[in-house]
Amino acid sequence: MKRTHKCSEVTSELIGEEIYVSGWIHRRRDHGGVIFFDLRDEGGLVQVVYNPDSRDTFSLAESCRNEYVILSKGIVRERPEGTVNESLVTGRVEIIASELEILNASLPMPFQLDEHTSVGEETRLKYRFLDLRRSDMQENLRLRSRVSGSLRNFLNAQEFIEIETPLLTKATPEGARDYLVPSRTFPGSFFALPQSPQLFKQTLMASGFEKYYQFAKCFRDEDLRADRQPEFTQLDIEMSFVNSEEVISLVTEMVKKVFAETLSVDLGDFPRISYAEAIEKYGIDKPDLRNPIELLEVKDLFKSCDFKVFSEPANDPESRIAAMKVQNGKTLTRKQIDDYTDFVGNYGAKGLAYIRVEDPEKGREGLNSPIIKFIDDEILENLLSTLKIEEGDIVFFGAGKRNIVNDSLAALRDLVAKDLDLLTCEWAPCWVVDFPMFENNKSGELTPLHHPFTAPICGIEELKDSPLEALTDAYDLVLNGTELGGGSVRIHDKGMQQAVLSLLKIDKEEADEKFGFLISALEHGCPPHAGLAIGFDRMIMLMTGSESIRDVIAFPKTQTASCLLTDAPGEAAKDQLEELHIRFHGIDKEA
RNA sequence: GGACCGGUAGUUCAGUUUGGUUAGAACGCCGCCCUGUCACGGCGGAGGUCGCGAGUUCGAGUCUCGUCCGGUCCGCCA
Repeated sequence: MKRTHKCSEVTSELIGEEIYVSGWIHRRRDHGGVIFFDLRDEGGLVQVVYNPDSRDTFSLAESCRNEYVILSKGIVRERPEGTVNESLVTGRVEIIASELEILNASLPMPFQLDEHTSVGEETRLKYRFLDLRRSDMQENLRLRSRVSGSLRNFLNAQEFIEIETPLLTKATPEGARDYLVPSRTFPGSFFALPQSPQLFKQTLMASGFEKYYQFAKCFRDEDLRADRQPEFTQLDIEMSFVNSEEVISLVTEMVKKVFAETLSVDLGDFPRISYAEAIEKYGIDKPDLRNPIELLEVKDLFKSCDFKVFSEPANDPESRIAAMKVQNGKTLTRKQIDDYTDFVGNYGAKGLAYIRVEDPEKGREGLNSPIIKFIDDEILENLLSTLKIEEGDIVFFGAGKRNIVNDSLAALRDLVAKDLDLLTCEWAPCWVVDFPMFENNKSGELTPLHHPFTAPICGIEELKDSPLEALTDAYDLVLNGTELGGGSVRIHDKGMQQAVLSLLKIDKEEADEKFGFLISALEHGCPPHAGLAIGFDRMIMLMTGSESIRDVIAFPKTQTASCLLTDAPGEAAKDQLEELHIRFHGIDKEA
């Protein structure tokens, strides 16, 4: 091509030179006797000027429209006095065009590409190729690439090697629903797309690759959210002969370095907090530490209270009563508090008790609350001194089943901080550690909190005796209330692995069928190993300040997991289905 | 599986509460004018299956029911 310079390279050093530039007509300003184009390529904008002096070129310029792709020749010159545009890198110069070639015309845009117009999700996704021309999306995907490059550089420098693992693989008994791919050669059998490369990366440790990483595509057929797509990318890492400390310190260094390199952000220290402490103080295992609000357990104060809403949970071992003090919460209106009550209702809370502190000196008289009339003086006094209330505070209470109180107050904590603009800093990373090995699910069965290959801290006998007490060598990296990644020391001992599987009621036969290769690897000299996976899309969301994961993925799916650009998923041809031995039942499909 | 918000011109929205003449605005688009603009400006114009389908009514963008699409959340996501 004839292009000699990128638009952004056209600066004062080129004054007097004749150059070729190519790009899209970002905006045109036709003054009748003079025409300006803002010409855009991937680096930026430059102004090209068309005068009637060169007749043919000028009339061609008159016919151009926005988003035409052109090539123009011209001489760079300093802009006349008073016409400099300081907001452009190239704003001190302009190109006086002598030639113009239309490389490709364009239909009018279905929506405007400038940053001043908002566009609906449906239109953006249908014309994704145009949406991606917009500067926000350009910047997001460019940052994404810089970040993955920086991560690769870091890991390569530490002598990690990148290994790809299969996408056509086998369903495993883990959490999410699988995406299945029918096998042509084995009628009635299916591949599953991986939910993560977990089993493969452990197997690679048994193979003697001591430091592995991969940008791995993962697939989970579950309902979507603003931060969840059915296919997403993990930075998957695994190491042999390391303990959790070594993984944590390596990943801390890596994440700090990436933020410094790509955003010039110093993330500071990564404090550690135990799972138990996180739940107690924040109601959640991924607390946003930018938020100064904490929960306080006040269950013990209400054991002998007459107020049933509090006394019942106070005497139930599976319940908690948490107080959430919000300094200067007095600015919250009655309407907002009502909205908060509805809001916690989403999480199963039956109500939201509160106390507004008008004047702490006046005791009961200085409080405004629908509940204190049910609380006698002694308990109230204890409560107030425990909470260390001050004038203007508002205290919310959650009382009931532990999960409901935790879920609802954790969500309320975020919402209140947002409404009152309470966040104390821009970035707050932390490691959450000491996770329990198991929890009881709704049917009262043991399920792993992390996954069944996570090593417990205790021995086999202890684990069997009191599985719910057992802690693991697992760690989650949390940034601003988002779980960025998580990992653990893995079980490398066959006996322990069998003990865990038997507690999970997975018998030998099932284990062999589902992941016999991993068990076999453990039996053939598998080194101790540990690792972690980072949710790469979420990391980019945080780094770009995006509200939706769709804004950091080039071609994302809608909430119903369809693609508006390609119209996927689509129907399969009859002969394809026949080859795959698939027939439909119960849905109306033309065969 | 459930709750909520939205769907009106190419785009973003108003109009729906209280049914009533020809459904508006901005930007974009088209035409004309304009030699220093930079989200240029001026004048004029075109552009609508009010998501779709039933129903109520003399009459539906507006009310009712169903349905589809987009979004946020709960469940789900080890």
